[in-house]
Parts: sequence; C-alpha cells; structure tokens
Amino acid sequence: MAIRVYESRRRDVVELEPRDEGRISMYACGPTVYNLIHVGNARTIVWYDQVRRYLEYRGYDVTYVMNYTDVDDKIIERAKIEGIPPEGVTSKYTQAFEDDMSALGTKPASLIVRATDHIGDMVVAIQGLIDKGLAYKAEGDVWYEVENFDGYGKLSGRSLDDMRSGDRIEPSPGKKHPVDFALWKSAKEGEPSWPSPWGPGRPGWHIECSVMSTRYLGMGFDIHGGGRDLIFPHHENELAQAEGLNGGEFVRYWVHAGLVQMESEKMSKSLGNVVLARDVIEQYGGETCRYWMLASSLRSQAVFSDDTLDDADRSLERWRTFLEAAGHALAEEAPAASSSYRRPLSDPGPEGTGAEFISRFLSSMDDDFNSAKAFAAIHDLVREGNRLIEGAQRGDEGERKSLAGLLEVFLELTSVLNFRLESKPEDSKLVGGLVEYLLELRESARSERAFERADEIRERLTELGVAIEDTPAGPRWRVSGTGQ
RNA sequence: GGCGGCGUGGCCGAGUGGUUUAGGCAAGGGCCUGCAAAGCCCUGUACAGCGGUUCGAUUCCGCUCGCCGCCUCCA
Repeated sequence: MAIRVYESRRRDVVELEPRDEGRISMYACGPTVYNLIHVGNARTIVWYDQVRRYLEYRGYDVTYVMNYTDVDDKIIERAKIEGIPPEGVTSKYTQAFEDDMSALGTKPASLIVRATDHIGDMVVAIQGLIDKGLAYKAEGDVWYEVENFDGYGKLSGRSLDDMRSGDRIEPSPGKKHPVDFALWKSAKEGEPSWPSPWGPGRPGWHIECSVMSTRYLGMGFDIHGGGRDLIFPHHENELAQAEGLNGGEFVRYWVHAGLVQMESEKMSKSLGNVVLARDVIEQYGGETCRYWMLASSLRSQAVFSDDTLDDADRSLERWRTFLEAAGHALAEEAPAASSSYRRPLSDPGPEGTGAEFISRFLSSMDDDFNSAKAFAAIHDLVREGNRLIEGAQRGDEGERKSLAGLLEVFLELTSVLNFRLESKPEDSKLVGGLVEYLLELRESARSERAFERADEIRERLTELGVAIEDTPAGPRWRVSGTGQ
C-alpha cells in the first residue's frame, strides 16, 4: 500500500511515488521574518513537520528544506517602525519563530536556507530567464513575461484571459502584461540592495524559492507546500520560473494546507484578525495547540475558537490520564517509549495486542494524512485500555499483558504525533511534597471517617488546580486545567 | 464577474450507495465511590433545500439557497 496525497495541480488524490526510491525531498515556504507568526502560519508549519515525521516513520529518508525570507518590503517597513536595521528585524523574528515552533513540538528542517545567502544564485537565474526570452528589463526592474511561458496558470487552474479580464490587477508602468511579476526590483533610497547587471536592487518575492529549492533538492523534487493561499500567485510563479529556466517538472506533489478560520473568516494579516501563535501557546500550552492543529486534517480548514481549543485540551487530558493510570497499574512492567519507531511501507503489518489500532492509524494517515480518523483509533485504544486497568490492578495476568501491549502501541502512536503527554511543570518536587503531605492528612481523616475534613482538603486542592482521584491503590493527584 | 471548495446530530469533525457505532467535547441515565473525581456501560436517531438516477442515497447527477478560499501582500 502506498501513501496517497491530494495533489493541488491534478486536483486529485494520487499515490506518492518519490523521485528516488525510499527517499523524499520536500520544501516548505517558511516565514517572512518581519513579525510574530499567527496560529495560521504555525499550523501549516506544524502540519509539514507532521508530514515529515510520518514519512520518516514509514521508512522514508526525508530531506526537508525550509526557507526564511529575509529580504522583503515588509521587513524594510518594519525596520523603519522599530527604528532598527533590517538585519535586526530578521534576526529578532527568526528567533521568535524558532521559539514558537519549538514550543509546538516541531523539529527544525534538515536544512534551513536564507534568501540573503542566495542573492548571487538568484541573479544568475534571472539572467538565465532573460536569456531564454522569459524575462525583460524595464528601467531598473526585471519582469517575468508570463505570456512566454507555456502553461502559466496550470497549478492554480486559471488562464491568462481570466486574469486579464479581472479588474483587480493594476497595470504597472513598464509591464507588458498585467500579470507579469517582478524578478528584480531596483533599489530606492535607503533600502538594502545588492549589485546586479541591471543596477542595484533586490530580488522579487518568488524567485528565492525557485532558486533555493532546486539548488538543494534539484528539479522534480517530491513535495512542495504551504498554505492554500500561496497557490496563486506565489507557487504558480515559482513553477513558471523553475520550469521556464530549467525545463522539465519542478515539483511532483503540491500539497497545500487548509487555512485557519476565525468566525467564518480566514485569519490573515491583512484582515487584521490574527491571533499570535505565542499567545495561544501561552494560554493553552504547546501540546494542546499542536493537538488542535493536527486534529483537523491537513487540507481542511481549522476553526479557531475557545471551544475548539478547550476540546483539544480535554481530549489530550484523557490521553494523559490513561498514560498515567496504565503506568500505575502496570508499575515496573510498564513499557517505556522508544526514541524512534519505524513502520516502513514494506512491513507486512503489525501483529499482537493492539495491532488493529496500529493498522487503523496507518491506513488513516496513509490516506492523505487523515489525522481525524487516526486520532479516533487512538481514542478507541484508550477506551479499551481503560477497561483493562481495573483488572490489571487486581493482578489479573491476562489483563496486565493486554494492557501492557496496548500501552506500547499507545506510546508508539502518540510519539509519531510527537505528543509527550508529560505532567505539568508545576509538578515540582516541593509542590509534590506538599500535596503528598496534605493527602496524608486527608487519608488519616478518611480512615477516621471524618469526611468533612477530608473533603475540605480535597476542595481546597481542587480550587488550586490539583485534581484528586481515589483509586484502589490509594489517592492520586495531578495538576489539572489549562494552567491559568 | 472568473476559478475552486464546502454545507453531517448542542459544538468540533470523519465516512459511506443499503445491514453494526466514526471519534472527541458537551448533555441525560446507570455502574463504581463514604461523597467525589477518573474510568466503564447505555441514550440521543444527523447528514442544507428541491428534483432526478436507483429496488434503495446522507453518499451519484442537476438546480436552489447559504458559507468559504483564490483572482492583490498573506500559511
């Protein structure tokens, strides 16, 4: 069974057949580092991280390149506002991006590339396009001539005629066709610039991705993506540049993520309805945020609201509770998480306790990363596991064995999604000691049947965010809630 | 105006031409508990509307209504 993905250009779900057997090359448009990212930006990157993790889990050797766009009008603007040089802006927001993404459990791409480190390559590419008759100079600018590229519009499914008739494109002086886009912009006073055969200036928005992706991954690499809103013009233009310059196919599979919706409107910087990733992480924690992002599948739009985030938080809490309870029930026989699980496509498939859950998880994720269905398999596993806990605690050998098997599968599946399910940081030694002491007091009250006193202790702790559960093996506690 | 997508029970969100339920959250009932909590069991009879195809459609086709995305910087 192969992995299937929805491919934007073909507008269909197709089998993923990598250019090189056993290897996947993927490229993602990373941030333009001029601002803190919002949860929509973050969700797309988290999903790409998940795609990468899943492909590795399925046995592929993945090379994942991400770019940071660190030359752009917005950066220049921002530098003026903050009164610092553009490099100050980019380094500040690059760090902020990496901090946010790390809080969301993504691991850095195999290779991170910066536009400013590849200006020379871009100049060479632009000259190449001019030489091929696909670009032309107009004053200090260089424009891509879309009418000379056969197939312009094939990714986004639109024709030049459609676009010409649209009244939203403003013709610029010097452009031959209103859709022609800038490859090189001449420098204005006080802007960062680089030398070029056409005079000092800086590259246009799209050229860096064409140049850097093909430099490191070659033409015809496997997966390229970003949010749906990048399909046009960004990816269309990347395609026109790369294929126009090099010939052949640029990208085998275009994979685009659905956008985050805010009250039935997309979240977007231009609409001004953004919620910063940082703020959501602070309120709900990175793991809840990641759960929310992944619980809706890659292509569907995710609804941002307190309700959907609260749902995610409670669902995750259910998993944590299971992990903890199963661990207690099995004591030292409890399996530990491995650092790297692998289920290559070539595997005959799992056997033994919990195998059905692995199978369901795999077939769901193989099917265009249907995470919603994959999560359901984990939830079903948890229910079955919870049923076994009482018996396992009693010492029933059969149930212990089954529970241990299920727990092992649970650890595997949640680790593929990079959920650590760790207890809250408040769970420190001092706090632990104090809570244990209060529980001892409560237990002695209970043994004297002084329930009023016992309940008072429990209520006070609950108010403080410490949940108490009495189990046959004694009371248990944990820090609950969303950390507010 | 052009192109694309969607409309599932209180909310989020999978899926399918027909019999057995996606799953989560919330709600109600029960078990367990000193009482709780956690957990388990049960319950809700949902697929925008109108036609059509079909023995049978939530699932296919058409139309209508509503919503969303792209067409301009945007993940």
